Amino acid sequence: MPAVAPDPGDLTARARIRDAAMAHFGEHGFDRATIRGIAETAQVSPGLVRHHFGSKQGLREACDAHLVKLIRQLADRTHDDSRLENGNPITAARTAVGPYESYLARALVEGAAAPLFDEMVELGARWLAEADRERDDPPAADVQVRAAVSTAMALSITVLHKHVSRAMGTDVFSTEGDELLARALIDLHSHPLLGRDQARAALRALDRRQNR
Amino acid sequence: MPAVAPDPGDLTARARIRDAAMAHFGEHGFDRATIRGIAETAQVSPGLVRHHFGSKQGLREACDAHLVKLIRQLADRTHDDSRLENGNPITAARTAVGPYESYLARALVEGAAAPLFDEMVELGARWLAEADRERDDPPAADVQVRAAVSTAMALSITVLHKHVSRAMGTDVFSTEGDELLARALIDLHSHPLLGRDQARAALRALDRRQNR
DNA sequence: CAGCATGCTATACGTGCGTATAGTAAGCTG
DNA sequence: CAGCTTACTATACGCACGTATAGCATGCTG
Repeated sequence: MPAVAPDPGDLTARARIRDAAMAHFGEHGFDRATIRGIAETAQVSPGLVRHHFGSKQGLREACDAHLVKLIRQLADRTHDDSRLENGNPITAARTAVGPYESYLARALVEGAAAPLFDEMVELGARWLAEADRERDDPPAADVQVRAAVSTAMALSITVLHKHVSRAMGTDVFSTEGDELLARALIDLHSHPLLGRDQARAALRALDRRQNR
Repeated sequence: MPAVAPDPGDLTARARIRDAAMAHFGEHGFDRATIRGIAETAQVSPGLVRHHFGSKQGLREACDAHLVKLIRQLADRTHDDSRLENGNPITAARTAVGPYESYLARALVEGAAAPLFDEMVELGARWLAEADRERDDPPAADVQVRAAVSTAMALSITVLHKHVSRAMGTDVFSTEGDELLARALIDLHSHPLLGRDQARAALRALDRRQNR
């Protein structure tokens, strides 16, 4: 069962090509992926790819657009769904992107998929703004900045999943790996690397550096 | 002044080619970068590149090896240097990799540079193990796993710097951006997203899911 | 039925790029 | 000086791939 219900008529050759492209781009990167290879996976002729998408670049843009659509749907759904036990909307998104994870990682790294990242930052900012209302001290940085940073950090597991898996000894995308990852994240997120006093000291050090 | 003193004879054509390659690979990625372009930047003939490095792949490996050497030097230095005010060895490494940052990002994402990542994880693991001795509760995950995850998270800023910069509104690699980033990191690292009780609840939820 | 758009294939073109080869000049060793 | 290695260039080969074109069914519309 796909993570998101396919559009009506989404089993057309056009859709097959798009899906094959997302798999190939994700696995090999945009440059190494070939139209011929994509066409073969989609079981169509290479010419048809061009017929539908105009060019390789056009194909990539269609993939991006499709992923953005998915993320939007996901965001809306998660927003309504207030009983998220994951606590964190970003990890929720991570798990839900599912089969397109490798494409997402590639797209982000290759500089494309900017609207997608921005969308996620926006989501994170709203969430942080809510959390800020519970705080007793003023945040040391703008919500937008903190959202950007933590979005990147959240995506890092996906983007570097290959390395993380190797270092962990388990594939992060397997159920077992997910388990380990969840525990590690909970631990890291509940044990600040910096104590309040250390943080204050660090901020003072920054101020000194700035006024110099 | 370079971040690390160049080896004697590091101004040879061979070294120039390597540096040019790191710049090109970093900027365009391995596939888009061309031997001809690299040779032009290094002001040598394309043939010389092959003469020295055998193949494009060999050139990449030489770049990786060079970066690993840099990181090792850096790690040793930081280890001796106990008066690190950054508090965190990873952020220290990040700033010090300096001009090779974009190459590092590309290499990691393209799946190469595995020993490099592992090296950083090892570094982080040692650091975390020290920090663990100060803790009163048992960590929820193995040191290795937590090290892998936090290394990835630390690298995410570098890897996704383009997106982070755009979302922040300032180039992360500029002095101003670095300032903002530092504040955001201090804030995020000193304010756990999860409280102790929330963390315990989340762990219990995980246990339940596992025993099902 | 004519006309035409749509979905699709087969084939061919052009080219940018990695690689291979041959050759030159300079320095070192006996 | 002969012989060899090292550093380097110029030129050419071959191929993989994006792109372009032409052609063929199918099905809709007037």
